[in-house]
Amino acid sequence: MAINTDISPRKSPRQARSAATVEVIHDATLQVLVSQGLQALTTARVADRAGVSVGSIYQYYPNKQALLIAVLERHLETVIRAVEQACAARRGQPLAAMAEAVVRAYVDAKLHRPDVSRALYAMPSSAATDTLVARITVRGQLALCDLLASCSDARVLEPTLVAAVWAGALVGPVQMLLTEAIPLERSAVVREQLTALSLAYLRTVARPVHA
Amino acid sequence: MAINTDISPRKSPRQARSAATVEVIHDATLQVLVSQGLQALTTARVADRAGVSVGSIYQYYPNKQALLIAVLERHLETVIRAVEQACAARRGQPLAAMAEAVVRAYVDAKLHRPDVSRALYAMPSSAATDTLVARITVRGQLALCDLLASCSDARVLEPTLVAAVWAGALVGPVQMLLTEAIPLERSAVVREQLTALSLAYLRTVARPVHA
Amino acid sequence: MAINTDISPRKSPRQARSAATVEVIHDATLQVLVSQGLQALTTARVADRAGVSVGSIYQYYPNKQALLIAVLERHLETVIRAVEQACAARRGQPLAAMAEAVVRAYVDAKLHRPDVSRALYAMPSSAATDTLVARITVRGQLALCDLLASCSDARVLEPTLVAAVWAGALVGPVQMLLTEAIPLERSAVVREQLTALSLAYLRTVARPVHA
Amino acid sequence: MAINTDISPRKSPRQARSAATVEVIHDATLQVLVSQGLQALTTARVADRAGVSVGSIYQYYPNKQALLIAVLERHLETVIRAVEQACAARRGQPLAAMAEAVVRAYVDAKLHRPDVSRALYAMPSSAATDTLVARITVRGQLALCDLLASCSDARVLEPTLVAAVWAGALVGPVQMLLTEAIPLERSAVVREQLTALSLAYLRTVARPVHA
DNA sequence: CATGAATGAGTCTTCATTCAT
DNA sequence: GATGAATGAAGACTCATTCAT
Repeated sequence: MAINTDISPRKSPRQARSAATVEVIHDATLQVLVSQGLQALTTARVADRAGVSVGSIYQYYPNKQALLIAVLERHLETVIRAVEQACAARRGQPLAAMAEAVVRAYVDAKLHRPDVSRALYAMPSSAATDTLVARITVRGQLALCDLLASCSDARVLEPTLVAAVWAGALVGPVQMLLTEAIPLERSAVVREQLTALSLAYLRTVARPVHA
Repeated sequence: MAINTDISPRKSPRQARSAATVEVIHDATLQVLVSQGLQALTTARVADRAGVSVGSIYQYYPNKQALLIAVLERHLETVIRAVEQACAARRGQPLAAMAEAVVRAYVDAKLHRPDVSRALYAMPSSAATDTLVARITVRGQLALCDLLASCSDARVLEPTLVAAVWAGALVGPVQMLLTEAIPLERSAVVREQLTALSLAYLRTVARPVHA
Repeated sequence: MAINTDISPRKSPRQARSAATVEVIHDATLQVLVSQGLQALTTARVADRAGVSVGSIYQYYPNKQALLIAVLERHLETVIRAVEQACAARRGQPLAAMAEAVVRAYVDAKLHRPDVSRALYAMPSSAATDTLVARITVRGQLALCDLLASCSDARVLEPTLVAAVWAGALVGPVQMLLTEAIPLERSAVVREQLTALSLAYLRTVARPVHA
Repeated sequence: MAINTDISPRKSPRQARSAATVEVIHDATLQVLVSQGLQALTTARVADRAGVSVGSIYQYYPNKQALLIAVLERHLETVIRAVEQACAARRGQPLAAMAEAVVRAYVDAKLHRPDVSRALYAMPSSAATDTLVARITVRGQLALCDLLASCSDARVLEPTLVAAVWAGALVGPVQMLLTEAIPLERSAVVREQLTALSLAYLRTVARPVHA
């Protein structure tokens, strides 16, 4: 069996109508995913929810997988952007400010639409999703790494490794909030804990620098 | 078609032959999952790999989902047991010993068969998997919580919350190792980092106690 | 889009029931093709006519194309066998006997079930059909070539070429009978004409040999 | 859905622009057919190749089938015209001249664009194509029949039958050239063989007439 | 007239599950 | 208990055709 693994969008919308259709399909996909789960996510159901025909989906996405990827990508993109912006904003500042800003940016971005974040975690991994996630992960690690390197009051040894571990340490607890392993209402407290955890960790692996 | 949502094993193997067959099916499932991925995991393929007929699978599992769950459960069970044992072994000891032991137990258990751990992450979430994962997560948090409460040199405030955050902070980086977001060869270093991170965090959220 | 072009049969029937099913599917395919034409030949219709489920078709053929090919192949096989046998039977005989026998064998085989022959002509060519037809054509040409080489009363110069042209000269008129460009009732007369044509042609391209 | 079986062109192009568009569509159809095969022949692809929109195709053809038929018809028309002209040119001449001219006209016309001829053979038969082919076949047979009747040095008994068989005898070998069952480079030799075959056959079924 | 986005019926194909042998 | 042939519901995807712009 040969499966179409091409993921690139099939056409770029030229008419205004097209852009609207793409948007509508995208949203419908997310809605079905959130409200009915992955196994209920059929092209028919998406089309139905979007109020378009199945054919329209294939006008813009070469296959169902590509649609899924697009939705996942957009989500990850907003999250990573939030983190990147936070990093950019705190360059050259002390460790404490960095920890606080990064944690806030990441947690808030992930919890902004918890249902969506949760639904997307359910997406089964595949070559395509793995690639995408890998790309975003790298961006995150790079942003953190750069940030750490610019720190005003500490010098982090092995910034690449530390950035990766730090990133991982944020991901896990947020996942727990999303799965309600920790009640969502405790988000604020968890955020504080993560800030504390981040700062404690970073201080441990950094040498203080006196200006 | 009404979907069978029963998950409980259809029969407990009473005879040696039965037990062996269950085992064979279980292993075959894991092998197919690891070598060909989730979407190739069909009952026919499992039966084939196991050297039994499809019918035999249904002799022991009410449906495919139950088989999947069983495989996931066994994996999670070995991991949680390792953690629980580590916790039991360190009751009443100082924070540093606890951090080191828990990190070692968890990381080693997860990385013992990285291919298996990785493959199981790919399993799409569903009501059944969510329940299972939730159950294991609770056990993990309880174990950590109890452990912290028994600490000889520190008193952790809000042990439930801390246990949860701590657990999360371990999960994330290990996931990164499994997806090679951090190269697997760096496991040892990551383990050290996680020990450092754990200890730093716990010290931050604990009040020292002098015996 | 990647299309499955594997054509080899999916499984060899092991149980008696299987063999019967294969046969039933084969016949049904032919019936649908004959009675409703190529564009009505859907897997659903074949299964329906065969009295089995769609799934059963895929138990024995990897895809619809393979089924078509199998049907075509069996037909061509019976025709080519008839010709090969006629050739074998006339080895070493005079030109006239050869011409008569080959024409009779071919025409009779093709006209035995005119509806079937006609239906199969409608099959659109594809890589797979082309290969098949090429194989059969070669066998026909070889058989004729060998036959001519064994002739007792004449020596054919360029037997390969002559065999090919001769074969072609038989194919065309028979096709006309099948499409009713020549009324089917005139088969007998056409056969005589083809015998005359064959003999006249062969005599023209052969040098008489006196024993 | 009721299928539109109307085949007649939707409008006769009155303006130069229209005629040009029809032409462009016609050519594009042929090109797609030749280069990508029948199953790739979609209206979208034709429109794309033609540099027009799908809608434009429907401006000039009621449906896809009609387009196909038109293309086939034009091809067959050029072939039959060549044959008819050859026949007209040889009226009243001797058998040998007739055989030579007809063979030359037919073979050359068919082999003029072998890729096109080949591609059109792949077209699956349907009521519409059958009718078309039948009409052309009749014209061919009539032309040959008339030709034979005018022969100066022989009287063909049963000219209708003979014309049909003769026509068929030419069709087959040319098909073999097109499918490469006989290498295309051998066209010239095959043409000679066909001339010989034709003459031999016609002499066999004719009575000599002395002027 | 031209465009091309939208349509949706129609196809193939898969695969969990059953049950006669 | 074991087998594996049979089932058929379900889903992805195509593409001729229409029609609003």
